[in-house]
Amino acid sequence: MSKSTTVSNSKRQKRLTPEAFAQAAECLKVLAHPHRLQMIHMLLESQYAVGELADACSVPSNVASEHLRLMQRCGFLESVRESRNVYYRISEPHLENIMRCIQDRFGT
Amino acid sequence: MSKSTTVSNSKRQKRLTPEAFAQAAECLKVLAHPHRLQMIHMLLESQYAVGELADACSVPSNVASEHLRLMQRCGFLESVRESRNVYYRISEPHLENIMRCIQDRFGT
DNA sequence: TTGACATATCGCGATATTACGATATATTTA
DNA sequence: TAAATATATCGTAATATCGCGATATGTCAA
Repeated sequence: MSKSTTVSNSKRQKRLTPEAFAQAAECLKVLAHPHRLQMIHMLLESQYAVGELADACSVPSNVASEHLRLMQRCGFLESVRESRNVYYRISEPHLENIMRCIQDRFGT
Repeated sequence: MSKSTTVSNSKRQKRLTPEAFAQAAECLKVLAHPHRLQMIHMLLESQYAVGELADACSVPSNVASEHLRLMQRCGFLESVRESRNVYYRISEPHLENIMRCIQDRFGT
């Protein structure tokens, strides 16, 4: 029944070094912004262009672009240009789990 | 088989409002610090006094105290004084899940 | 090529965060 | 009471973050 070799890493106990805490803190700092959270939440459902994310968050497109660049630089997102638009999507699989935790705590 | 009324909230789909994103961002901001992460990680195993947490993180006790106060103010921790020492412990159950996500991503 | 549209980048001022030293408070012991 | 220990608080300076306006880049259509 228990196929130990196919059990995901999430089931195994993992140590956290001081460097790991520092890396985690960096990533959490990127996550810790209302509009960036909203963008990630949207992007977990589908890909979106900068303008669409900007409108959804009610911020100018240059501000949205800066948020997206930040999230791309830390490996959360990737982007593809399609004619005039640039579409962003999730590239860090763990974001789904973290967002689930956030929904459990703050969702209504 | 499926006892729908006993299924925990974590299984149900939850909406996130702009206010929820703002609250979540505030909490993540508190989480987004290497020493605070390490303290929470320790406190998920046992309670500790300020000095113990300070030593573990290699910071002076007043700095540790400030971190702990911040985490207490946002509801993550609670404290009890025991003679000279003040012991802190986790008061926000969701921290365990979030820390598990962090361990999955950054643990070795 | 020119203009319109979408996105990206830069500089800057405002605000927030952080760690530190000094000091204050609380508790126990001499 | 006085000293020692543990924790908390305050002011401050260094640094980081944030949103904005201006400008640049890239793409398409007239």
